[in-house]
Amino acid sequence: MHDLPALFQLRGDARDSLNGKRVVVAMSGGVDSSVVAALAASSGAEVIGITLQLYDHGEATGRKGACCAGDDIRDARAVSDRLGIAHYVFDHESAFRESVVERFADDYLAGRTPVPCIRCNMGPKFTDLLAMARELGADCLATGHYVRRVEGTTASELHRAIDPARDQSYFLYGTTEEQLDFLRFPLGGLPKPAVRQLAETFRLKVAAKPDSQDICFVPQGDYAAVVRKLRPDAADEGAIIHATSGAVLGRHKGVIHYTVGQRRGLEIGGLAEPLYVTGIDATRGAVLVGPRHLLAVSSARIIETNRIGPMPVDPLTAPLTAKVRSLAKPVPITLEGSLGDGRAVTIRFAGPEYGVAPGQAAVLYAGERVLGGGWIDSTEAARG
RNA sequence: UGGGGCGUCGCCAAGUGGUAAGGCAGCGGCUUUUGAUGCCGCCAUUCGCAGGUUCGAAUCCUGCCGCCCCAG
Repeated sequence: MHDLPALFQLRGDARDSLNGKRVVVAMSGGVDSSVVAALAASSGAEVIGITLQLYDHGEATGRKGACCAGDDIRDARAVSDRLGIAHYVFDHESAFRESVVERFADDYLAGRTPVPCIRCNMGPKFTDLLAMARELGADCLATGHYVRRVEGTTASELHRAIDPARDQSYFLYGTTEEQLDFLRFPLGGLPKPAVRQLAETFRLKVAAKPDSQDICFVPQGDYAAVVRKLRPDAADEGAIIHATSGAVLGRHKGVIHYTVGQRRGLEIGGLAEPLYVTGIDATRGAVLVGPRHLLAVSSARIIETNRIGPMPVDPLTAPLTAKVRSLAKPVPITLEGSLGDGRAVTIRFAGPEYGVAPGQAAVLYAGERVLGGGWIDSTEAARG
């Protein structure tokens, strides 16, 4: 078995247990957070599971791979019962709608491509749920995120997960230092198969539950339907315009259906090379398109930045990299400006970067360590 | 109704006697804790229509239909 006090970065009354400690676990109803709860329960700590009910029961019932509604809440409850830990469900629907879903819709209407999972981590999970945990007198809030918290010499640091295929640091760049002090990520050092194995060992009913994917509050992956429902008067169709010639190439079904870098769904044929969305002009209701080379971007302005821990003292020994999509290798960059405290900065890519969409996050790294990041506000096309 | 040209998958387009390339679009799948990208697979028994020649035609011949250009 693992060194549980080390996994939770806590010390209990006894050397090898967490006796006397109180751990709140954010339980989504999935495998990962269930395993965290089981680990916590076996550590000797007093464990309290909390599940946030984030969206409507009825709509989400029966949906696979979702979290935080219906069946998932029941799963979290069942796991808690099995482990013999307390479990609370909080109705967080209205707050979730305001802080995540409404902004999601507004972003799409403005021609941006939002990342609701990041908003959800920043708000409901690491602000609201974390506050609840403090009120409950917990020593920490543990989650099932695949990311590592490292206690550095001067402050807590956030590092990428050991399992690169599972790393979720992209979605957690907005974590504040204060939040990070209180948070624990016991799975960050484990490969996913090991977590599944633990779920089997603990005999959890969710051991074989599919991984969540897509956006949790979007049924059938039809995010546009969600936006349309929230903003019925928007989502008008408009022109598809060639980015350089200005020629009208076709009609689109509404700006909300497109994102920069997207290829499919334009329904424009007869060309030698594929067309990609190169920009979205929400004001004119136009989708701009062009061949792939027009996607090349040399820099991006990112706003509302957060910084976690100190910047590397020597950028030469710790070159900066950035991810502008969750699935992407970090690419070398140079930073212009001072990251953090909500300031805007510019990141300049060492080589052309493709498919950089406003509204997505840019997350900065120094090696395995997460330095922070911000929202992509605009980009500068690469020359040539 | 003089002359010339053209009509092959939704679009672009190879193929001029030997049994329908390719690209774009579309569809399906894989991948994926956001949206994309990417990758894999599928996608014309049929070549405007009707006859004819031939062992065999999208490819040759005839007629018809349609479109384009020039000339009027």
